[in-house]
Amino acid sequence: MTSPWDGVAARLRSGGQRWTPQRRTLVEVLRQHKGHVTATALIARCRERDTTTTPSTVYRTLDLLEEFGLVKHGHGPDGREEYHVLPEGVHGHLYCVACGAAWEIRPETGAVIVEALASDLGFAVDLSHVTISGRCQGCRD
Amino acid sequence: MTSPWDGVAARLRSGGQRWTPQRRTLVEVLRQHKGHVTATALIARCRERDTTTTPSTVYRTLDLLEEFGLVKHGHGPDGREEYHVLPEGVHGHLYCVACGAAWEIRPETGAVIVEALASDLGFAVDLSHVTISGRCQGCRD
DNA sequence: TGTGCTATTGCAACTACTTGCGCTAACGGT
DNA sequence: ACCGTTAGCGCAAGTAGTTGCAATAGCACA
Repeated sequence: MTSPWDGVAARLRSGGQRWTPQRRTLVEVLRQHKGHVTATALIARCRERDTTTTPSTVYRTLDLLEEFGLVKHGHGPDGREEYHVLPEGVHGHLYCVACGAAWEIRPETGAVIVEALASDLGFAVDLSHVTISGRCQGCRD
Repeated sequence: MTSPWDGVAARLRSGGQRWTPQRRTLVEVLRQHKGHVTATALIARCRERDTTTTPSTVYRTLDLLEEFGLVKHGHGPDGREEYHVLPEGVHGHLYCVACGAAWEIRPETGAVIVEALASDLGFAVDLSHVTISGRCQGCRD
């Protein structure tokens, strides 16, 4: 079974970077995640495996994995960091301020938004970076 | 000249709340602002007038003024708080990751986005809360 | 296997906010 | 003008994330 994570060690070394125990721990944690996780949660999961884990190292390694395209960070409705693991299709997020649920914006709808902003200001939007907030259908009274 | 800020003192008192020197300082600072300011900048401007200003008081007063609809907070591209003073027309924001410039989404374009998400998931979007990031026309190479 | 270069770690200090709490001081009533 | 109630203040401690730096430890090469 080859997963995108298998190539990380080789990819690091070929760029003069190093495959350290701390990075291995984080990758092992990320392996078992699909979807969204907060940075804080990742740090906690790392500490379960290695109690000496420090936040700065985790944040730095996440930045690196983001450059590799293996994770993508965004900001939740409260501005906190949220990581999207293995971002296959780029998609935006909706967060309901009433019930707290998170929804994914369907690709077709996302395309409408991207297109609207492109024709307005010529802006190339990175929809995956943001969480748009509002009220979901069930919470609109 | 009557401004929306003139009624704050009376509005507070009629709700059993108080018109304190600290609140007066913040309102005076906000009076001379149009558009966007970060919370940090507001705290700095308050401290110019009153060196004893503390962050917690400013943040709490801003929450209060937001309930009154006089300011509206959102999150910048890095997740930091940004305040929009006297939000007349609700509008979203675009931030260019390349040049750092901020743009307002035109009402018509905003309407397209709101509409797209409403018909997709029945979501009632609060566009003013977010800053969408991407690259502006000039930075798209 | 040993050695040196240097990427990376962990610490400590710092920014941006948030929260609980005891004391102060607004302000409505007299 | 005074007084009592209690909203709100400032402090101190805590959460989330960032950054500079000295010490450590990968790993490429001999």
